[in-house]
Formats: sequence, structure tokens, C-alpha cells
Amino acid sequence: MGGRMVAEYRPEIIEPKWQKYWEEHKFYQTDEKKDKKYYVLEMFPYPSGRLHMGHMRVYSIGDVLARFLRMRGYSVLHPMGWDAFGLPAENAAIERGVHPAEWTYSNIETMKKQQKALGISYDWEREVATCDPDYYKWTQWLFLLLYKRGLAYKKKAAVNWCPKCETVLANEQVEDGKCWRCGEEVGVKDLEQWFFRITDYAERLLQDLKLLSGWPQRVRTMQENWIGKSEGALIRFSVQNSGQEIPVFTTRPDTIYGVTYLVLAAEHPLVEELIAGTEYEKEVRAFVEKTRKLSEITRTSTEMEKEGVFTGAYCLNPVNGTAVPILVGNYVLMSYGTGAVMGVPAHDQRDFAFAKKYNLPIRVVITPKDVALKAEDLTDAYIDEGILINSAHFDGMPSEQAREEIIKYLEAKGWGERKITYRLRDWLISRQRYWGTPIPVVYCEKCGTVPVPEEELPVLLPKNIQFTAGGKSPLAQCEEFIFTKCPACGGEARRETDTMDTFIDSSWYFFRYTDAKNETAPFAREKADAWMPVDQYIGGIEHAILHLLYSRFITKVLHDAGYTSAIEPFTRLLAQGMVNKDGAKMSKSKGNVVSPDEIIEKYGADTGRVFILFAAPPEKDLDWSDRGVEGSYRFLHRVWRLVDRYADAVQAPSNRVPDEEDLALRRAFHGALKKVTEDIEERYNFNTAISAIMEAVNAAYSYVNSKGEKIHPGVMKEALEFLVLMLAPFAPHLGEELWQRLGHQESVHLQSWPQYDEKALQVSEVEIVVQINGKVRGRLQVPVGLDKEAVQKLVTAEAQIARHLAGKEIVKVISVPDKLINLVVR
RNA sequence: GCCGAAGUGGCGGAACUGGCAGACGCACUUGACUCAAAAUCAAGCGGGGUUCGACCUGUGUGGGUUCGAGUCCCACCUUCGGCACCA
Repeated sequence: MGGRMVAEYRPEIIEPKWQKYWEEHKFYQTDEKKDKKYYVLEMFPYPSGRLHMGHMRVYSIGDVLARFLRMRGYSVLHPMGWDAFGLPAENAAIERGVHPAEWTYSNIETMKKQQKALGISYDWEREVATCDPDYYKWTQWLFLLLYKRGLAYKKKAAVNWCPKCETVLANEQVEDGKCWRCGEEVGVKDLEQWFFRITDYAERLLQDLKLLSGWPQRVRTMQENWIGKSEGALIRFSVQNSGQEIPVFTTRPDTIYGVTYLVLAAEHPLVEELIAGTEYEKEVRAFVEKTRKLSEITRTSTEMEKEGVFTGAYCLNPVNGTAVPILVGNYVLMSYGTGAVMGVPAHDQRDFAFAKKYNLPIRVVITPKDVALKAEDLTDAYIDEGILINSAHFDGMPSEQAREEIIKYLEAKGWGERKITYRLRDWLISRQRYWGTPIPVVYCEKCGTVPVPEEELPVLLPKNIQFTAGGKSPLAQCEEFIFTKCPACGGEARRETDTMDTFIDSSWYFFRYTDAKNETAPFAREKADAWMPVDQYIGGIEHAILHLLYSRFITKVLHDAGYTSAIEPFTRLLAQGMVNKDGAKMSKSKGNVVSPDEIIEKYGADTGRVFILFAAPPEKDLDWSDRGVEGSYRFLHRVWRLVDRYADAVQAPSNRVPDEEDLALRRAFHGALKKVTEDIEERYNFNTAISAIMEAVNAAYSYVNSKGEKIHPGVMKEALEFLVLMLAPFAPHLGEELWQRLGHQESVHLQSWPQYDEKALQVSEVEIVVQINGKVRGRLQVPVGLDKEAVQKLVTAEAQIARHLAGKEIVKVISVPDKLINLVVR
């Protein structure tokens, strides 16, 4: 260590100095030896160009934890990498003629420099970029693993299509009918695409949410809603004069006797068969055509008028043999349940409206206890629980019980069975884009679909490629890529030209960090087991479903295949809030953008970090305040001056017995240490941790102002050392510089977190609050540990308080030792 | 419609298990230093009231429990977030 000491706080000098020092000494390389291990991870960024304040916030949070835990004696894994595949790189290629790889790697270089300028303690030896063949080779391996386990399959389906991104999207990636990335309205296309069978894991993904007590309730609820479990029954209706059966899913089997019609989705495979050659053929076909043309958004909108058309066919209600008409309706979705619903207008609001519109019969089968409902009196459906009527031998049964009994009855008769349905659908992973991981599959005329053998991975992205807007996917036009030999028979074959959804790249990267340089496997199990699951994951709430659900799924697949003992990837999750300015999200169009660069340049990284952590608790949105930053800058200056001024004086021998003031200073710093430790460790309240440090600094100024030359060197030295140690995780450069100023040779970041002394916190006197009938009437200095009676004696002797007692009778005395006494008077 | 979170000074926020509401910071006011300003240091800072000792009032609204409620219970209002013809 070394370097010239400067007299003023000059972040522009000390920050680069220490960054260089840390880099040269490979300071933050992961120490794998200790038993106490902790994995701190911030969501890796997409290399879009430059860091924004959201990045600065998430890295600052992670870095405080990483540095604190190292001081607490943990081996900390704190890596960083790049979610480097994605559309913007390709758009840059189209717009500016730069190759996506070049654009991406140059952005990575810039952003990495910025991260270093923030003083974040990453282990750069483990850096990964998902667009690197050494990485995507293993993403392809992961695809093959899912393929082998029957979890990757290809099917033709109506899929979400973003016309602007010119690719398909998974359901999770459509928000409000719009593309999650570009906001364009999403349409529908019939395409043959690759899917991951995430629905096989629906129940486990739901159940294991219970294990995630370290996640915000909000995120767990969102995932629960997304998975959307419903329990009910599958009931088969047979079509009259035909051998066909129509299965329907219902959560209300107790209303089975109230069915008066059946509705099929426009896409239902039976529609064509039912109408072929009948007088209804033309009308129904026109209706189906019209419905199918509607986009998903209009079709699923609540305001959408419910329309339907009769097919001419009837089916039989299995429980009572009643023939009910079959219709085709625009509100029934082929993708949920069975694509067919039973209509129970008396007990379902939608069915009620539909039945009224088309004059379908309404049959009441559930009634509240005391009132007898009549179909003709209903103005709305009766959707609540009740007692069954008009339901054969189930009459008089409460609906809740009837649901169970009717399922049993259906099962016994073979008409249906218990059934659970999920809203979650399989994960569509094909993308018609270039800048992504190629799907490692070839199509051979003889052998059909053949996965590329593991030893032939990676299937490399060709470098030489044409980018033009509005065309086909670039890979689909690249002959050098397409034509290949079949790995099975050696004959002519064509490669799959779709690439994988980039969410696959990011659904396993946290495993790769544990063994980033492994050339023979994605990661060694023992390395992964040493670190996984991630102890603390930090990132934006926008990934509450997408990335976090996918990562949970992939982790479970890896677990089932024996590659990891982890069943969940992230033990604790911190969803950090956004960084706003003037109450709105920072955006170029609003002109309210503040960049990390300008903050570093003007005040230094330490000031920016302290402000961002001090302004709000991490999970809340934060309003950027230029004045507030000034305040943090002032605070660091204040710390600097205090330490600089007394650094030499405190080296003097301490031969004086500490007096009251000395002890008070000691108490202030031990108290602050206690609070800071608890705030970081237990509650992640960095804002209150910093405020506790500020209070301690204020106490130190009061002390030196009062003591002048007569400060106690030993007590002051301890105070300054505590101060620098406590501040080091927040302001790491200033910490280093001041630690050196205090005469230490070794880095502050290699020190142990100090331990507060319970004895130093002890006081001889305390101020207790005196209440009369619960109102504060005074305060009193009393010796610590004084009992209730003695306090009461002291209190009643006080003139200020005695006034309130005059002519009254004390009926009750409540005492909280060393804190409060409340006299209840009448 | 269903589910969830949150409402505290001029502002960001604090108050951990029911026990001094407003820590800490910003802004503002005053004083010291200065020729002056900045910086720094010191003091004040919810509202009302004042004989400067009080006292009253105050954490979205209305009730309740309690010696005591920002904190617990009930009802409501507002804001934000998620899900939503899901059968």
C-alpha cells in the first residue's frame, strides 16, 4: 500500500487510485476455502450501452452486502456478467451497419468500466457473457437436456407474434396485449415452434413458493396468480346422434343439473364435424372466421360483447340425460381448459348474460338457505354457495359438499373425473432472430428431427450475415448455416434456424458463476452445491414472473436430472424500487435523466452510493434529488475533515481515565455500531444504517467542540476507527483512504467488522417519561433499574407533576422499567 | 370484479415486540466567522396558543380495544401494483 496523502477530500483522485489498487491485487477474487459461504447476486444487465441509475442502485445494494459479509468473515461470491443476446444488438446492426457482436462487446466494455468506476467489488474472473460460445454451448446443452427428458418439443400452435420485433413471444412476454420489449400490439400466427414443458412443473412451482419465505409476498402472489390453479372436474357430454364426446372443465360441478347449453371455442376441432353438411354450416363458418381474426386482446377484453351461434347439434347432460344445444362462442378460449364450457346461466354471470341475449333456458339448481330462487325473477346469476335443488338425489345438499359428491358420482359412472387446470402454459422458446443461442437441432429427410450430439456443440452462430429490416430471420437466409450433415445418418440435412428465447440464457447463469471456466461441463456439481442456492438475489420487480419463474423451472429440471441439490435458485429476493425524478420515471423524453457518469464526475462514486442508499429503503421507489446528493457529499466531507483533523492526535498515549463525556462518545459509537450492524444484517435498512452513522458523526463533532484540546486519544481513536469501518461498505474508497490515514497498512476491506461492547452502552441514569392518564406530563432523570414504587415516589414529589394530581386519586400505576411511568387518576 | 401493498411535517423518510410521533437528511430561518459571498460551525424548524410556565391539537376518514394506538380490531376513502370473459 502507499500513495501520497492529499489534504482535502478529493474523490476524483482517491477513487481511481483505490480502484487500481484493488484491480492489481485481485482483491475481490472469491475465496472458496471458508466454510461460511454467501452468494450475493444482482441481476446481470443487458449491455444496452451505458449504465443508468437503476443499475447504480442495484449494484450499490449488492456491494454493501458483499463488503459487509466479507468483513463478517464470509467467503462471498459476488460475480457479474452480461445478458448479452437480444434484439437491440440486431436493430443496431440494421440501423447502423455494426455487427451485433461488435456492438454488444463494445457496450460491455463501456459498462464494465462504469461498474469499476462505481467501486463495486466483483470477482471479474467469473465474468460471463451469454453471447460467448463458451457460454451458449452450455445453453444448448441445457436445451438437449430438456429434450432428452421430454421437456422440449415442437408443435404447431397459434402463437403470439410481435410484428415490430418480427418474432414470436411467450405468454409471459405479452403484457396487456403488447410486446414486453417494444410495446407493439401482439398478433396471432400459426407456426410450428419449440416449447418447454413448464406446465409439467406447474404444481411444484406453485407448491415450492411456500419455501420462499425470503421473497416478497407480492412476487409470490404474482407467480401464484400466473400459475393460476383451479380445481374442479372434467365432465364428458356425448353428442346426440354421434359417437363424439365433448369434455368440459368446470370448477362448479355442483351446478351440473343447471346446464342448459354448451359453448365451444371457435378453434374447437369438433366444430367443423358438427356442422358439416347441415343448414347451419355457412353461418357457423362465417362466425368462426370472424372470431379467429380478432386479436387476443380484443378477444379477452372484458368489454367484448359475448356472441355465439347455434351449431344445430345437441349433446346430453350425463347426469340427467337432458339434451342441450351446442353453440360456438367468441368468449371461449381454446387455450384454457378443454376449449368447451358448460353453460349454467343461473349460477354464472357470463352465462347469464349470454342466455338472456340468446333466449336460452335458465334453470336454478342452487338456492340460498331461506329464499327460494325462481329463474324468471333473476336479474343476475346467483354465484354464491347454497343448497342444491332440482338436482335429483343431491337435493338439499350444501354446494360445497355437493362438489365433492358429484365428482365421486361422475367418477363412479365413468362420466368424468376430478381435474386440476392451470392458467400457466408451455414456454414458447423459438425466436425468429439472429442474435441468440441457436437451437441445436437438425432436420433430416430420413431421420426427421435430430438433436445435435453434445460433442458437436456449440452450434456456432455464423459471423457473416445479412441484416435487413422486414425480411425473414437472418439465419433462415444463411446457406452456410442451414445446410449441414445429419448427425445420425450423415445425409443432407437442414439446421433449425430459430434461436432460443434469451430468457433461457438467463435462467441458469447463476450456476455458471460457480464454475465459470469449466470446459467440460456447464458446471461441476460440487462447485454448484458449494454455493447454490443464491443467498441473496437483487433485481427489479419487472422480472417478478418472467425471469424468476423461468429460473425456478430450469433449476428444478437441473435438480431432477441430478446436476444440483438446489430445488430453488434464490433463497432471498430483494426487489429494489425504481429510481425516479420529479415523481416520474427517468426518461429522455421527460428530460429528467441523471446518469451515474455525471454523478461520479461531479461528486465521486462514494457520494452517489451513499445518497442512493440513504434516500429510501431499497425496496421502495426512490426520488432522485440533486439537493439530496449535495447533502451526502457534505456528509462525506464532514467525515473526512473529522478523521483528517484527529488522525494524528489520536495516536498519542491515553493515560487519562475517561470522564463522562468520553464515555458518552464511546456510548454513541458503540450504539451506532450496534444499530448499523442490525440494520444491514437483519433488515437491509441501509437508509437508517447511514443515518445512525450520521448521528455518530454529529456526536463526535459535539464532543470535539466541547473538549477542544482535551479529547481522550484512546476513546477518540476507537470512535474514528469504528466510523471508518462502518462506512467502508457504503463508501469503499473513502474507507480505504481514511483507514490508511489512521495509520493502518492493510486494506479496510480486509478488516473484521468490529464488535460492540454491551458494557459501553450502559448508562447510570435514564430519562423516563411521566404520563398522567396516558398523557405525557413530564420527564425525569432517574438511576437505572429503579423500581416502580421508587419511581412513583420521585414522580409524585415533582411540583410539575403534582399539580396534575391535586385532588385526584391514583387508581393504577403502569410502569415500563427505565422507560415510562403512567399514573391513572380519577 | 378478485388479490396484494401503501397513506406520517414544505420534501425524502424514521419510530424493531403497543410506551416521548417526526430520528437522519433536504429545504427554510437566525447567529458566528468574513470587507462580502461561498464553505464551515452553532441554534431553531408539525399546527394552534401563550402571561414564555403552560396548555390544546396532530400519523387518510369514522368507530372500537387498551392505563396508553402511527402501530392491534371493524368499516370506509384514496393511491399504486398484479390478475381478469380462466369456465
